[in-house]
Amino acid sequence: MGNSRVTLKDLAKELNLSPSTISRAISGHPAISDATRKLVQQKADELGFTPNSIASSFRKKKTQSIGIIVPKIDIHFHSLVISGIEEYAYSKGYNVTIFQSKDSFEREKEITRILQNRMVEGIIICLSNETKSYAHFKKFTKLGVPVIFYDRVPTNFNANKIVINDYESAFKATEHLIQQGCSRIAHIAGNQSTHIFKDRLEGYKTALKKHKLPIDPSLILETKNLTYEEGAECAKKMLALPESPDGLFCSNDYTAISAIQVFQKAHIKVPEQIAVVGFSNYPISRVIEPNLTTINDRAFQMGQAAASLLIRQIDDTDSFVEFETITLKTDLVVRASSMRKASDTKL
Amino acid sequence: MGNSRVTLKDLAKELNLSPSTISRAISGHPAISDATRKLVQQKADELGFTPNSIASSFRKKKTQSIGIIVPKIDIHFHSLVISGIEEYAYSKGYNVTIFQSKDSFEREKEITRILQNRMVEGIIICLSNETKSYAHFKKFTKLGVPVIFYDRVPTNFNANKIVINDYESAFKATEHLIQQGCSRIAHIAGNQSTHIFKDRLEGYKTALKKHKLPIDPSLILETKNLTYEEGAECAKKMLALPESPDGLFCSNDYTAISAIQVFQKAHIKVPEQIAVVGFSNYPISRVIEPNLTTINDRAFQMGQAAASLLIRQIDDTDSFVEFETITLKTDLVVRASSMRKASDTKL
DNA sequence: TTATTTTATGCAAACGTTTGCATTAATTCG
DNA sequence: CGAATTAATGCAAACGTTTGCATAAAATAA
Repeated sequence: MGNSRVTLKDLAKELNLSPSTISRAISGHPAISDATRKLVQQKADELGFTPNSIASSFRKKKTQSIGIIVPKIDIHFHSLVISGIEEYAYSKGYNVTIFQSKDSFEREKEITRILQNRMVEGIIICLSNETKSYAHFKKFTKLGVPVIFYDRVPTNFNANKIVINDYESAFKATEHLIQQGCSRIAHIAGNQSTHIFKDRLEGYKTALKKHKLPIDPSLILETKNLTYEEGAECAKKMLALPESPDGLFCSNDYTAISAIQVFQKAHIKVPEQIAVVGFSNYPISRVIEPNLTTINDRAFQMGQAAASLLIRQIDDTDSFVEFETITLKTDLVVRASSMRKASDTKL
Repeated sequence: MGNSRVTLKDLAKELNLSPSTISRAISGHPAISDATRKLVQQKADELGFTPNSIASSFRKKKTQSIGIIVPKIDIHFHSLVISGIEEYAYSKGYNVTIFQSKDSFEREKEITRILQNRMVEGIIICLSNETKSYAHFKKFTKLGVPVIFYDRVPTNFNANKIVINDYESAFKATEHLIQQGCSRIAHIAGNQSTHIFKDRLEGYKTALKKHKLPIDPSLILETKNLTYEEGAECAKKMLALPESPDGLFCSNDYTAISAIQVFQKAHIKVPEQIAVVGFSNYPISRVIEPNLTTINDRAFQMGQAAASLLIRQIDDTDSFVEFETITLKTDLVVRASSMRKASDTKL
């Protein structure tokens, strides 16, 4: 039955060689002759030898594994990021261990303890929305284990970060609406205690200012979690205003879509009477009718960038760079939901 | 700067105790007096000792980690399953390492090699769609490492499997359409080389037979990948038939939704002129108008079930059970896209 | 008080690799 | 041909825990 695995020593005994020679032969050390290398390789295949990475990790103090902490895996944005991380990490020989903080600060702390014990060589994390203190990451800095934050990143705390320019993206989205002829533009905002949503609101305001449009507080609706349901509520509130908006920029696609549906049920035409732009470019934005104009936030690339930066930092042990922040380009993907003029390109 | 971590030995020296005592104190061995236990605990906190899991894994030959292989992480179904796995595994003290096969057989094989080297204690996998041979899993059986297949599971190969009853679910969906008064029911089928889609087709046929409805081959449209685009094509083909169908059961939600949109553009009313049922209960099914009736395939629960079965098998080393197959219940979630009669419940 | 049991701790080996250094054999050079 | 160099392999220690067994000290029983 379940015989225990074949080890270097077994191979060594079998071939009358020392374990060191076997080790070197397997890992391609130059000092080993081609003859023995082949011999070892052959015997290894024959006996089904497979190197014990745990023993190797233990000895070398290199686990070749990185840890990821996300609030929830089944949020599409995060699954895309994870996918990007896995792809890049795999190509570099790193494994990826995943944890969900479920937006709990306590759990996030507990996970960092586990990751430290597991000796991951680096960490990529999107903070839980409860997290206000970052002390639980200090130990990694001390140990020389790089930590990369993405999306929800710490403020007032020096760290490696991968972000998009939320401000700029929101500005682009809002300006696009202005160029489409909208002059009363509303905004469905995310929780203002999260800086990314704050930035988006700022970008929206700046675009209005630049084009000399008034900033009307009644057109700015803050939500708690940008849910589909909250989107509908906000849309209804807008319709109840003395004067309805003719443009809407939403901080995510869910609220944008539910708003569109509310408008349509009220027989208000999108984009003719109100043009709508979302944020994130979720697959659903290509399904809703009219297709949703939105910001492509490049989640997959964000994952790749995070992994690439992380592994670079793992390898460059003695670089002078302490922290790095990478800002990714975003695109405005123009679709039917905002197309009031024929001039724009459709994607 | 980055001092190396504090070890058991360091603690031992500091307290003039032997490493074994420290080890036992930390792990709560009963033979250690409360006094020393407290002493050790205190010193451990003081020096910031944290146990080296790698060393422990190495010594105990227990890594407390399981491997997951999915075709692609960012497919919503898989991210839900992974979420379920992580949640359960975390509660039991297991870590989860993720790999994407990207539907490549070669990559899947390579990953199994890595997992063997990493000494994971169990594996949960959804097969790549290229996989026809299962020889690369035999080694795990030999080593006593349990493997659980879900969703796309091997045929003609004894193994642990978590599945839903595709046949039964399709039967339910089709019968529901019949009960709604449909008599010409079409089916958009998945790739018939995959058994789950074959089963769904069979369930559809059986429902028709049971209700003495003819099986019309022109109403059965096979697709390659059940994409949104293929769904639209199929819908157009249906409309081109001499007599249009009045019901449609699709093997996933994407094709169902794109079909609905094609119908609506052709001014055919859903559900009045054609009732539509999908499969999977993707979030989008609650967004499309009318909301889509669909099969809830319980992806999250599938992940939990897989993790639970896996860990049970890891713990029960000498059980008499060789393999287990768990079939999960599915629900028909009735929504507007199939409601021609008022009698049904709406969710 | 002595023998016996219980309680608490220590000893030392082991887990499978890796690696600096030493050694031997083979080759090249003067 | 002997000395110096190069090439190929071996020795042995180390990585940080865990654990069976031994031991010492304390508590109990006789």
